[in-house]
Amino acid sequence: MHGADSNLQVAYRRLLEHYGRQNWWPGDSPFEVMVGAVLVQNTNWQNAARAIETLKDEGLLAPDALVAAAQEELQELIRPAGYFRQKAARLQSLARFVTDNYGGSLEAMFAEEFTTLRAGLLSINGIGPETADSILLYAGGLPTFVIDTYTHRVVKRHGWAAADADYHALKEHFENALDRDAALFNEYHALLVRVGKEHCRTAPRCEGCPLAELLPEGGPVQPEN
DNA sequence: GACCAGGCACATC
DNA sequence: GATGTGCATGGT
Repeated sequence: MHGADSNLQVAYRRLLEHYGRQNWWPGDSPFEVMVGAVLVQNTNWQNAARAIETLKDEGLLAPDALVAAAQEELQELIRPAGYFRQKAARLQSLARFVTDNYGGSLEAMFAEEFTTLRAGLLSINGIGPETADSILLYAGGLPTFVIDTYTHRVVKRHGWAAADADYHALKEHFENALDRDAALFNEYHALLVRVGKEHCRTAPRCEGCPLAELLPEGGPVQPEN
């Protein structure tokens, strides 16, 4: 890293000091993390976790087993996670991607050239940029920054990026400001979700937020978000 | 009984 | 290219 610390570096230190490590997605296996990335789409983690437990009990947290499962039975097993018809299809598409292209080996998959693998994941129906990056980072340990709705809110409140910055722009923004370190990206994303949840939605004027001192003059840029 | 949650694809203008 | 809508459950 070079020069003065960016806002993003200062914000990270404050968040980590205030909240401590979030220990996101330890998971029993990389594939469990991948399944979780799909199940948690627009869904409370608690609900996704229930579905993961059921799949684990049924022995379906493996690419081969998931491919072989009947889709209607899979739907019922993951019902608590919501969007269960879509997600059952998405999980099987993801599992099929691993078995068809990498012989079911996640080790082989994550050894793939990064850009090729990311494009491959994005080509799967139901895997968008956030889910793809979550898989690469949290299951594969690869240094790619995950952007989610909370990140959008936090960044735009602080004026750290243009109001119309999209997923890719925000991802580049973080990656350019930070060391390319998967453990850092992992923790930072989790901390942004934490602070976004606890403040951006419920406190329009950023009361009590650990990042309040980093706000621009005049307060939050987009408090309505 | 609203409103929300760690998105994404597809239709329509 | 931007904007709108369906998908679905469980907690507050």
